[in-house]
Amino acid sequence: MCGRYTLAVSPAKLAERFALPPISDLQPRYNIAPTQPVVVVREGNDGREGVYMRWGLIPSWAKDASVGAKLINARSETVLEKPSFRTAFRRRRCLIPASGFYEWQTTATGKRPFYFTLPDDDLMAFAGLWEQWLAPDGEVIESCTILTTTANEIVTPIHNRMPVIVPSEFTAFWLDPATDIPRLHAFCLTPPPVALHRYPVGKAVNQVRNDGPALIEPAAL
DNA sequence: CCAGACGTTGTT
DNA sequence: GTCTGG
DNA sequence: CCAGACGTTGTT
DNA sequence: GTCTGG
Repeated sequence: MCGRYTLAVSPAKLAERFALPPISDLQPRYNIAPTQPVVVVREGNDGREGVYMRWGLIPSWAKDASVGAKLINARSETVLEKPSFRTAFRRRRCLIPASGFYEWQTTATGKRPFYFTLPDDDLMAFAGLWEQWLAPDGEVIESCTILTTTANEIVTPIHNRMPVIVPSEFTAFWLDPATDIPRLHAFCLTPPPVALHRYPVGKAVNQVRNDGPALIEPAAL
């Protein structure tokens, strides 16, 4: 799955990669966790935009925001059917920029985190969905989730699921509200291959309070 | 009809 | 909001 | 995803 | 063991 990731990039590079106006308040993050605000790219009313949303999709009918903590991922295999996701899949797709992501390997001696990046440290874009939720106090909260699919050959030794990664040439395909739904579904079930790099990192990433480039330093196995 | 769920992961 | 279970 | 809480009463 | 919060 995808439950922790990084985003450390200049506003200019992010803007160039996704063809959107620069975001002003973009701090490097090496330990982005569920329920935190995350950068999300979508087609807004006035064109493509990058906005912050809470990670963990809160369905519009939810009674309180806490249900979102469980909906940090959506399985590609079932996203068309699930009440929490199917409407968003048709109408509110987004991309979630990332520099890399973490997966934990379960072993007899415990869990070990690994870090995954693209060649040349290219920016990733996770396929995502977003939603609007009206809080009882009248506040509108926007939230998002990351699509997952079967792990590829680089991720498989560590974990059986991975985020759906959208290559840059598929940016418009994924975000365009007019794209054919069956084609989108086929895409996230079998995304284009990506050549990921993988290496073990220290357990400091386990604690959400830790942040900084030291978290992605390679560690001994 | 109304009430209650609506999710993923991992582990078994 | 919509579906499932009773 | 992992870490940390998981409870009530009364007092500050 | 299971849920909540980050």
